[in-house]
Amino acid sequence: MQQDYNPAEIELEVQKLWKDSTVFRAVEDPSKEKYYCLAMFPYPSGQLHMGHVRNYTIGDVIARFQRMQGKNVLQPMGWDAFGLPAENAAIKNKVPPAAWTYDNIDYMRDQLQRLGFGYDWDRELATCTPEYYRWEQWLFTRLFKKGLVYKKTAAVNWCPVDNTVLANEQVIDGCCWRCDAVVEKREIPQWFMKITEYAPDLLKDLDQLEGWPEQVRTMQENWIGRSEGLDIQFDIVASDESIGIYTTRPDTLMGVSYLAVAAEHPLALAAAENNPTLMDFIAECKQMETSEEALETAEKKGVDTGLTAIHPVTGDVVPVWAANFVLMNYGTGAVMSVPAHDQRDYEFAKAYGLPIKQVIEPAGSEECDLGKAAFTEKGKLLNSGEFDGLTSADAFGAIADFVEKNNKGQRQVNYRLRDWGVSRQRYWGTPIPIINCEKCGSVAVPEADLPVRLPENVIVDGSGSPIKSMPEFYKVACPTCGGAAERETDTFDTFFESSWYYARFTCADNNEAMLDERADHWLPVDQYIGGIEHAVLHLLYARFFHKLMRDEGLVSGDEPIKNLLTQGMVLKEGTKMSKSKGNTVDPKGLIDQYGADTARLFIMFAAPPEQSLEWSDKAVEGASRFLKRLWKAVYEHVEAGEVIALDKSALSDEQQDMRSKTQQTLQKMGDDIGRRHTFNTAIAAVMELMNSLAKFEDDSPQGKAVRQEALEIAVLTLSPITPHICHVLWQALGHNEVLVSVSWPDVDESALVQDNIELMVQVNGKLRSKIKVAVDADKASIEALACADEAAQKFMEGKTIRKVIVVPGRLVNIVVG
RNA sequence: GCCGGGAUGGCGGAACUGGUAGACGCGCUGGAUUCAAAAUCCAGUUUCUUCGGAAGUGUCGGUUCGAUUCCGACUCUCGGUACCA
Repeated sequence: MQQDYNPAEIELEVQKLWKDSTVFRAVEDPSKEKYYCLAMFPYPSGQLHMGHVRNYTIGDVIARFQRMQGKNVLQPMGWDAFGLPAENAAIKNKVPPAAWTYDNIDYMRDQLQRLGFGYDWDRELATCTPEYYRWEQWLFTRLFKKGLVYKKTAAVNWCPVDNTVLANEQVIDGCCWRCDAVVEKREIPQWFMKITEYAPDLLKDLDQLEGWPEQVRTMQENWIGRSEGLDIQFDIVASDESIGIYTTRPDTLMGVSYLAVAAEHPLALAAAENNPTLMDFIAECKQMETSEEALETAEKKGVDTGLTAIHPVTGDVVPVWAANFVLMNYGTGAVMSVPAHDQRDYEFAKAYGLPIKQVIEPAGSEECDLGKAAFTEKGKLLNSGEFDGLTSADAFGAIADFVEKNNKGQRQVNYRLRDWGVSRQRYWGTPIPIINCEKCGSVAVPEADLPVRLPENVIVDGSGSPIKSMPEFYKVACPTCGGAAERETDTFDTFFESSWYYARFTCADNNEAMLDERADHWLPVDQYIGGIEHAVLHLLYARFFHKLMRDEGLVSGDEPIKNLLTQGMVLKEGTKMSKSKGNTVDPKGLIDQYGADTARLFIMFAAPPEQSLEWSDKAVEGASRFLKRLWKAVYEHVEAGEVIALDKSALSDEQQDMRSKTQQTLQKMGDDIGRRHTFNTAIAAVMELMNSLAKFEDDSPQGKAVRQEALEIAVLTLSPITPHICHVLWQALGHNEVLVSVSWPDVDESALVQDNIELMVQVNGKLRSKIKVAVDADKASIEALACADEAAQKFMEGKTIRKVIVVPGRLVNIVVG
């Protein structure tokens, strides 16, 4: 064994051994319990960042730990390779997105290998290859025929100067990020997936996801947003038209003082023809951003359309306003407004002098002052004619019955979730496999013609997608009538690719089918690890895709992911590491200087996985120092010569204590890594063990045997985290087999039993003393011992004992007064 | 705005089920070693203190024998908000 720890040398050697022996190749084996461990695949942006290092280290630790538990582990890796940054890089560097992406993948693959992650590289995939995306094109055409996809117009951000569609991210304060022109909303035809049809399923099956963090399930539940309410029709005065609205508060129906419609609502557009003020307002609304955040935080504005509507119950006439806070794409594009009982309506009514009519009064002692704010609680009805006196709950039914009987509306379950718009007007994505024919309409590309390949040798200059000006791409014959037709030139949202890659990893080499029987062997994913930022969108789309694939007979099972771990961000100086802030730390420098094991150890030690992690150069040195100490401890032990077998019956008290510490550590490591995923406390436990061992200066034959055991446990339990150094140390400790094939050791329970334990003694809840008692002492004797304790008695002088609380194994609290 | 998190020494964090607040690491202080330094090793390290103790987990209030942990109100901060991934 070498005297000094030389990470660069041993890590490359051990990595070569793993590669040559193909230990991480996953082969289906029905005789072993399977374990599918998946970390969210990266976007190949150029180089790994610390967030990746953290994500993939967590995954690798769990995978290696499960392997030691005897599981047949699948841990794959691939590339989420389509996306916007490739186009931006293409414009900047004049390199085609494909070339840029493949170069990045090559570089980043090397980085991952240098970190020693145990991936099955045979299953590697990149979503930008036709071998991958052809299958989502294929699935899309099946869903098209099933009626689960459809086309409708929807708004996009349009930069009138660059003549291009902008992502929300590229709109800064309502202006284009590159040319600063004011961005407009533009309505264009786009493809949608009917995710709302699966909303009840997506909601219900959240109950199955016991291995998911509660917060993620709650966020998804709120995002889906099931509500029960009433669809109601308001007829327009002097017209055949009517406005449909949806409300979850029918009890407030008598308090409606106006209706609000979206600026792009057909009735508003028609009314604007001879109303210049309304026309100006509609034009102004065109310059709003499309994001919900911008919409909700913008000042609420509106204009009277001049139209009026008839209240379906009272027959009263109410005005119709056009308002900037009503979304045309959401629901019916119209809402009823009850200023007395909705805060947003209240503020709008105050600003525009609209009436505020109270129809609900508090049923209890809640505060209600309509001079200050709306009363939004439920209560009792008033000013509501025949419904007066009903509770909000009873009024819901009564008013629903009334409206239904009079054919003015019906009960309705609604979801906040909207259908998924999958069209993108970008180049670097999966071509949507549809052909538009003047005669036949939208026609799916026949299966035999798939994949629709994306031309890769192109120039991207920021003036829109190059395939939109490539006749050789879009000019085709209609598959149905054979006439001249045009291919769809939009591409899929990149969430499309990431929604099913977890399944494709199980059979990435199948060129005949999207998935095969191996999908059912490996799925569901036993552990998925990724950033909390994906809590709703990516994870909801993946769940949706799984149900789509299930209903196509491609997978069985309702849910794709059994256990989810959401990791926090990596920060420096309290903020997210980013290029623009110039506070990034390149993993390359870290590995070159300290090695992969130190990088892995630091990042797992600095914080528990769910929390954000503060970067610290000094703490990295600390991690490196610990590994040097570990190396030295093994070196000195090995140099001290032969070790005899441990004889448990012949140990001194100190030797027993050391053994006890070793076994406690083993137990804690298994629990911390396997169940709690608190790798930071696991590492702290090994550090404690090593600190104890440093103080254990017993060179007798049995002392050396005890030390041998402690070092073996330290090396084995640390090996999922720092696998390279542990591999070498394990062999130095006299073992011939390779560490990756060694099982997790069993705890020797007999070493954990204690005769005496220490109890805290409190007086009135404050710690005053400690007593030693037998582990099986009864309550009465513990009470007596505590009350007789000298230090405790000082605080009891002149007072009477009111109560004594004994918490077994923990403390005694004497309450005096 | 809305939905979901977070806040504990000088710093990262620990305290798992309401029961010893500050494990482990970093930093700092003192010592050993060294011609000297680096590295390494040992000891100490929440604050205040009349050395008896007292205070202390973002703020204010509550429940309890006992609250970092449970409840209510708030402040700041982070993630998401449907075209960043």
